[in-house]
Amino acid sequence: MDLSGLNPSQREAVETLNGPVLVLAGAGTGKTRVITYRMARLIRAGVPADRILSVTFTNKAAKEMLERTQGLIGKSLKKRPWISTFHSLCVKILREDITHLGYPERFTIVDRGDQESLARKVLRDIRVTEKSLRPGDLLSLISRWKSTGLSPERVADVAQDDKEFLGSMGYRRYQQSLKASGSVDFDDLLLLTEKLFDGFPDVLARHQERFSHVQIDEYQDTNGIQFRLIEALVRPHRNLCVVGDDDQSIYGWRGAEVKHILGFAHQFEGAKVVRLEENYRCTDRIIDIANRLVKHNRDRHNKVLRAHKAAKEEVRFVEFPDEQLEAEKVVGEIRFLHQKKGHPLRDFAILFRTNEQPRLFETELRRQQLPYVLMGSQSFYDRKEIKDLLCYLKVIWRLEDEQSLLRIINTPPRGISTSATQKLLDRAVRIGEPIWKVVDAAEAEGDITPKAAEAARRLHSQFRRWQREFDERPTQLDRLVQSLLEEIDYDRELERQYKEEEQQVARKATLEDYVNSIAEYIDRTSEPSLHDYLTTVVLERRDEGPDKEAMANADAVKLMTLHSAKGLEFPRVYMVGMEEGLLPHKRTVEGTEAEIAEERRLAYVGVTRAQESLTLTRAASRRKWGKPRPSPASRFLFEMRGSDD
DNA sequence: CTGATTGACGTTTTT
DNA sequence: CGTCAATCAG
Repeated sequence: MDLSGLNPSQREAVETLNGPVLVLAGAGTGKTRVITYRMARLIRAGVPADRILSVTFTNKAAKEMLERTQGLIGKSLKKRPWISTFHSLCVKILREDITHLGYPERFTIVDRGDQESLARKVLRDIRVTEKSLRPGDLLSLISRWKSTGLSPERVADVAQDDKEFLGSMGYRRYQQSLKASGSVDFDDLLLLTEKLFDGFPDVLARHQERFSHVQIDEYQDTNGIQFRLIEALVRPHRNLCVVGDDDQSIYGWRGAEVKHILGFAHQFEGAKVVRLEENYRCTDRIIDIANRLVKHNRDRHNKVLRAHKAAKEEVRFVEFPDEQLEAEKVVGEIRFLHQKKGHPLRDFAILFRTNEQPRLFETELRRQQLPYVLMGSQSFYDRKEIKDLLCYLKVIWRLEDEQSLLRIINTPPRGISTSATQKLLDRAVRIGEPIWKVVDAAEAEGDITPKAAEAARRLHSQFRRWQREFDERPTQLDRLVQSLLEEIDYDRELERQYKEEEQQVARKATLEDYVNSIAEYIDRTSEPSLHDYLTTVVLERRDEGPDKEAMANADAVKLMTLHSAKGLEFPRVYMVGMEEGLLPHKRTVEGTEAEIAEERRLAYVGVTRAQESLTLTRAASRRKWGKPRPSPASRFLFEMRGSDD
């Protein structure tokens, strides 16, 4: 195997195959290369591919890594290495044994939207007004507790203030209703896997045997549970290689703890530590300001990136009177560079802190007729018709999934009114049976009309038939969905809902795209199934609506948050909105030093995305709720520029 | 039961 | 300035 393309440090990381290894890899130092070469090396050394596990941060990264590794090996592999995110890995583990924990074999994963409405309902149930605790706050509390492994029962003792106390009651109720409906949220995937490992040693042993070598990318972003899961998995052999950069830890708010990467050598005694400090991505000017910026953080591994590329352009700091002009001029410059200087559009990225910022840029890009992709927005799966269809699929997967059933029980209208639905639901909850089972009794006791009862029974038998069909022909998912749509005559429903012809056409086109995306899913999946599909849709970054994936590969300006830019690189980067209150964000300015440090790392991540050209812009005044307000320059700008502070 | 209008209210990041 | 939920009129 040819390792001549690697520098000595990279080679050392690749060739230390056994025992714990910590690779401290700065931005742009080739850490993904190290992991892929390492996997190829392991396979060449005779380790069966399917005993290698590599954990990535996103599913997209996993996909890329698999392709690259296969490229290195040259020939196609009979067995594939396991490359996936923590969450997808846990789904696979749970799928085999979740029944041990009292969950149904056919569990469903709730997505963000479901989670929010559940949180809202929980708060209503325990009579907490949104003023004292917002649904979003409840969810982030729950997520934080779950990521430290705290169960609802123990949380009340730990609550530190009123909000947390209310939150602890909410948590208990939230968890009860999730479990009662046989659903798990993102954090449960990890939490339940840990429970499984703790409570069932034989299950753990099975998985320990399954993997002989484990690698983790973006190690700085692992949280407590993830750390414990991995620690348990590698306990017998300790063949663990983690790769990360403490300066790029930007998920502290989600429970990620830098201490795992800072303390790795301590946790895993005898660990080999390799530093990668040769940066091949950015010009020296860019590395300069990145180093200067991050020096302001304490509590970090001391590394200094060395650039290998001389700059042709200076880093630019530009100020505009307001955010409108910021968008106009940035887009104008991109258009100029593209049309007059021949820079392809795919070279450009506009990075920002919040999801509200891109709006103006989108308008401007459209006005100046430049193709663009807004990454990370999940608008495609948020469309009503797609959601409806997904709910059909979820009910087909598990007939008892009432949350999903409620959404579509009368869409299209089939004579089951909201009041009848309510009656059925009440009864079902009261006696603890699925809705389907209480229809006859409800009819007999006059709760619902015979017509509604008949409709419900008909729907039930339809669902049972669909379930059979989907179970029997998993490889024809797309065609089954297509015929499902025809059977329920969803087209007519669209015509009913939307009066304008234009709307109807657009919505129908969306559905068509959607069916096509299922076909694509089948093509790229070795063992397609309804369950696998549903988890994929929920877990994968869904920015790749069918049209978007094409756009992303095509020539288009990319717009994304700093968070979603992690791990990517672009020749020409614009970091916009470099203002106090935006970056660092207002909420952290009022917070602790540690939170500011995380914002600084976020800025660092942004800066180090740029390969050739970096432009940092800010608006002197920014509109907030209609009124313009002065917006002071971000402190990070001074830190980057100032020779010393 | 649908559709339109009003009014309160809000600021982060995502697997 | 937008969004979204609650409210009201048809």
